[in-house]
Amino acid sequence: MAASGSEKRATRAEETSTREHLLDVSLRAFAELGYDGASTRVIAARAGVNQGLIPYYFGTKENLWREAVDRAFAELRSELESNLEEDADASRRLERMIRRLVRFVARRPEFARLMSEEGKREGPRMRWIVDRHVRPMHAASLELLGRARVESPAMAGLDPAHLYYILVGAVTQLFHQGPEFRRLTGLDPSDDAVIAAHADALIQLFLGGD
Amino acid sequence: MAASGSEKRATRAEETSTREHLLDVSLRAFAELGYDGASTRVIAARAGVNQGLIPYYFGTKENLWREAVDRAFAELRSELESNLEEDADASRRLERMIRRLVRFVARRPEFARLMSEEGKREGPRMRWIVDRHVRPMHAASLELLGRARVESPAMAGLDPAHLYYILVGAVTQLFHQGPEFRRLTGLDPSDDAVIAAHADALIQLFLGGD
DNA sequence: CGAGCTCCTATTCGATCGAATAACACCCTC
DNA sequence: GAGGGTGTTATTCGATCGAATAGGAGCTCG
Repeated sequence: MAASGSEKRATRAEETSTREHLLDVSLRAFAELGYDGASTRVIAARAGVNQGLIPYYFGTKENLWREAVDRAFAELRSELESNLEEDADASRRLERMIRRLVRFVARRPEFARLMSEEGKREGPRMRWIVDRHVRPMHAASLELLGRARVESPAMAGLDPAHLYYILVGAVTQLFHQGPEFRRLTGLDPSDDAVIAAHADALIQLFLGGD
Repeated sequence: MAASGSEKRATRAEETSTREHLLDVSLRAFAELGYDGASTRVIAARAGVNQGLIPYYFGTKENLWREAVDRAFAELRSELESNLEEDADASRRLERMIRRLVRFVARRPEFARLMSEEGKREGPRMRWIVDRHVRPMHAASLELLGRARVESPAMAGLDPAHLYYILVGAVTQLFHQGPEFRRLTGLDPSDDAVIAAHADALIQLFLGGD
């Protein structure tokens, strides 16, 4: 691209590699624009690299998407797995998980956007992401929800399968719809006060005032 | 298109007009595939008409999108406005609204998909849809939520602004992610039993066991 | 019958898509 | 200092995009 050529990105290594940087930019682009809408040219331009580097590093756009999704789920898992301390009761663990989830989705709304982008239609990408990533997390969530449910009066008797979708939707909607929320309310969905208030509201609703 | 030419769509009128049929097909296509992903050729093919009819009837794809969205919101309003009977208390009105919302979203998941498609990114379509359609419904919802909140212990003290996004996400997520839900659970998101169970769970969670 | 509509089709345009290709700049090793 | 990799660029391909265009089919009304 014209005007460039000045600095050479310092030979190698250096901060994050071009490849990693492409994965980072790709996730946001796929989430914001959809799989088809995120052209390799736009991704390359946002990353400040040449479009030809995408076939070079990833072969196909499909492979780029898969690697970006793998990275995103790895980040989510590392965010949540510190919740595995079994010392506390299920309610406390669910409360901690909700707080972590809210913070994660607020920090990386592209994650929720990508999941909704792919989960809303049949197709090989939906099946891949569900079988590879969603199902294990779903199973773990059902187990936690099932145990927290018997402790909390607010959730007593509710089907964990429905509770799962209710909770995920309740946690993510505000941040998924960040631009809409900002225009509608004038508030900033990445503001710490908004994030904390949302987590507090969710915890009171799902776990009552205990 | 070859093979056709046999029946002529009975000159005029007849069932729904081509124009109305295009609006119907368009809403689903835009919701499922996104604005860019839903090409006018795909829309025309699904509607069984020639692609040239879209510029003919609507001028631009943008206009087609706007008319389809207007129609969708008109349908939602007509679904909900029979909830205006002021006789009952706010809790009962909220309960009825939740049931209607769940049924509507289950029947027309494309509505929730289109809203999330457009609400997740800045742009003229997001601003148009928020200013024209979302803001009035948001204001009415806040008013109802604010009044139901003082009657229900489950929602007491919760900020209506957060409650709104929590409720919308909790209502829509399962149906918005219909294909994912089906693959994950083996259940059918359009099954009446699933729909009723989801509404029951939401009402218990938001309105307690009263 | 024929002029003038409305509804619709076939074809075409420039732009943009993902991917393949050839060549180039720089590094490391011998 | 010659050779081979690796990271990168510019160019190109066929396909598909939204929209414009020209014209045809069938109706109505004179």
